[in-house]
Amino acid sequence: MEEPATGGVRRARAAIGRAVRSTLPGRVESRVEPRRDDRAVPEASVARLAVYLRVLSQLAEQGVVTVSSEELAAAAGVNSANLRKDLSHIGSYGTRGVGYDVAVLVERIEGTLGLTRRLAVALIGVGNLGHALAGYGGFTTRGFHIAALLDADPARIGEEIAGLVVRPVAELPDVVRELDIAIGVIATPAHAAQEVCELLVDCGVTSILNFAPAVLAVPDGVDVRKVDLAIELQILSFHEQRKLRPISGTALEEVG
Amino acid sequence: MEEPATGGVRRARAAIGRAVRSTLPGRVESRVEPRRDDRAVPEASVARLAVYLRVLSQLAEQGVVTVSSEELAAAAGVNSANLRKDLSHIGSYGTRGVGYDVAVLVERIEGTLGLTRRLAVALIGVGNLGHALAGYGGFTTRGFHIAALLDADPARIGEEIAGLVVRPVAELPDVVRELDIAIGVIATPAHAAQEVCELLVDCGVTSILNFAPAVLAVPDGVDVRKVDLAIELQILSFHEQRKLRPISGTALEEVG
DNA sequence: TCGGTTTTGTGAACGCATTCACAAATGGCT
DNA sequence: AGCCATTTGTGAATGCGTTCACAAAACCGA
Repeated sequence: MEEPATGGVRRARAAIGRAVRSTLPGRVESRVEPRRDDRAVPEASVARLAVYLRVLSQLAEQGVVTVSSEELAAAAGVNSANLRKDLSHIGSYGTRGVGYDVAVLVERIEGTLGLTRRLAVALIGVGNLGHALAGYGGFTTRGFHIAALLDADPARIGEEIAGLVVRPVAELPDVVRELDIAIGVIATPAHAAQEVCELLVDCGVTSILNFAPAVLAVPDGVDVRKVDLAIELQILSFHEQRKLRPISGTALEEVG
Repeated sequence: MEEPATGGVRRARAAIGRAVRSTLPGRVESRVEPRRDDRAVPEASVARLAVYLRVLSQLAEQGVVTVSSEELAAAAGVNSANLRKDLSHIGSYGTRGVGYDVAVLVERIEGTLGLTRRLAVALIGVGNLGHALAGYGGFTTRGFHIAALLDADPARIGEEIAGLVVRPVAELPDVVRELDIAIGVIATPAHAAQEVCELLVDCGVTSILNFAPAVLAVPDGVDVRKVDLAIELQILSFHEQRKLRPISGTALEEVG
């Protein structure tokens, strides 16, 4: 049922932390007891939390103090029950009959996403896209700052973009160490992506955002997220194609 | 406003079909083709098909004629059973004991994704990011071509980018009609996104790729996919935070 | 204090997606 | 031809995520 209202959050002190989680097929004999790791926030929820955070920030700016799950869900484009469940994962407390305190929710979500400290980002590849990313405002907001730009092209070294000087990719190890880089953004051509990725991993970077149209192979423990423009378009194309012909088995409209 | 739209693809769940109670999508072996509604390819599969296509194209260039599900899956970074199931959705035929013919597979996937014709894309917002997208090679490859650039800023009108002249966003209706725009790409600031989106929809564009950090509300029947850089970073941040502290409570100073 | 109204938090149902596991098909070899 | 090695295609099992539905709070007004 409900959790005991007395006291604050008191989740089971879920046992030990990160044991080696091998996602390899055919778990030979790992007795990695799946202890209901109840602290885990589902991946899908994490993505939405970021959306809620954005909406909440806007509400806060507008001076809104309280918001119901229904309102927030509508603004975020999700089902309200889904939103409540998402929030329940981070142990958030709303007030029944009232809603959620905007400020409290912002703080909680920021805490969950680790946005209280500012992570340093290194951007590798300042070509067409990388150049834009370096100056993209949305990047520097809340919790991140681009700390370094690198490129393999000698012609680009030394160029200044958004207040940063482009350094040779060979200096990546130094850059990561000196600037405490936590996230690597790959905006190189596809053929260079895997190599750069390995370089990042060797330097100890375990979070990578990949804009190159290539599948990256990484060891366990490294998180890669990819943004693939061509694929997004192709998915839209698929649906577009579907709209043209109503397929419905029967009723064949002779569409000129 | 009213009907919120989520990120990802928001598909009109047309209430057309009668309650298809087919609990068993069991393969009907009759050649009579009942209600072939099961032609639907799962959304998740569509995204992967695009990835397979890229890998297959590379293989084809290398002169590879045949590939097994195991090899292709490894190159695409997925489970081989998953890949085979994906392919089974598009009715692909491999050869048992041998594998798949690369050329045939490329053709089939392109057909499924509707990449045989070239869809015209209109890009609205040629600021930092839009500018880069206009010149981004990955965009124009295979099946798409940016046919028009538009912006609301008078200062940008007339500027030439990648061989195209920037036109005022007010001309969108004409542009869509004249150039037969199928996909709209929104690369405006967040505050303008919803307005531009509605303009696109009014013009009859039903496929939208949104780069603005805003939740778009669209009517049923319109597909929206979003690419949100800040959210990608925040997801990585979440996992990064996870790596640092072993699980346990959300906040160290938690209440009592 | 009490009943009415609102809204949260969550068990349970549901549906989609992934993975397993194996029969069926195919080609090669003797 | 017959057997063996290989690989597909897919039912079944499993897992994950979303949605439903409702009891449990919390506030309010009389």
